[in-house]
Amino acid sequence: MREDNPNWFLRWEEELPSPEELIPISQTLITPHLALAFQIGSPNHHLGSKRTTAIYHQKLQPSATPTPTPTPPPMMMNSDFGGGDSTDLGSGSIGGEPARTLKRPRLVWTPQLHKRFVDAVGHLGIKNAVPKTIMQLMSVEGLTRENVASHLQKYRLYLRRMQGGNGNGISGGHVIVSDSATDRLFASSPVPVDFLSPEYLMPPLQHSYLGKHVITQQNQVVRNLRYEDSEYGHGDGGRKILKLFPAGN
DNA sequence: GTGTTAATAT
DNA sequence: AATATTAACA
Repeated sequence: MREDNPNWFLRWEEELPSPEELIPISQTLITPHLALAFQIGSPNHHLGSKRTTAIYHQKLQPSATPTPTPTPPPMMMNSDFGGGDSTDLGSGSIGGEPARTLKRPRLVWTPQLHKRFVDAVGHLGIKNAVPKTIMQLMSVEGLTRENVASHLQKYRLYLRRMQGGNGNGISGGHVIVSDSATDRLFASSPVPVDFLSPEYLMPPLQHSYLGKHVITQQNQVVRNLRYEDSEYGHGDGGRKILKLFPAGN
């Protein structure tokens, strides 16, 4: 969907926030160091007990699930999720003095932000979808490589959980019942096809574990660790499952 | 320095 | 529970 469209990044740009969307930061204007030097407390209070402050833009999040939303957001202008898509996380940089010393508040992965993430991943493909490049393509101010890496890690775990053993436990049915807020977040954006590749989802196991013995959590020795075709191996690429063969065999 | 994973911390 | 951070390794 992207290879043939040389203007994909134009559409990308269109997703950028309108000027009036780019705002509401409540952020410390001076670095902690400066604040200390001038004996200035928190801008809000000079109560140093807990950390007040530094709030990321935190808009109301429209529910991304079929769950009925009690308070439907009035603003929804395209087919995507309604509400705001700000690409500014509020870095706290004012007039060129970066707040790199400033500990950023923890990032909240809104469905919109996650969509950006997924889109970026989709555009980059498996090879290039690494934290740094993903972060760059997302072009979200204040987003760090660590933010992306952490999210990517969880996203991959989610995908693996989906492919293999049907994360839930309902082995009989093919119903993938993923719950938990995280799963719903991940489910809120379609997974780029590349990431469905068994090759990718599969841990390499290249550490010469293959064929050798390994100790399980129950301290049982197993060997001949290898992948096998799932009995459901079908046209979709033939899923593989990891099998452990007890040492006795 | 970068990426991945697992473990652990907040 | 969600995200960050760290350790170990490639």
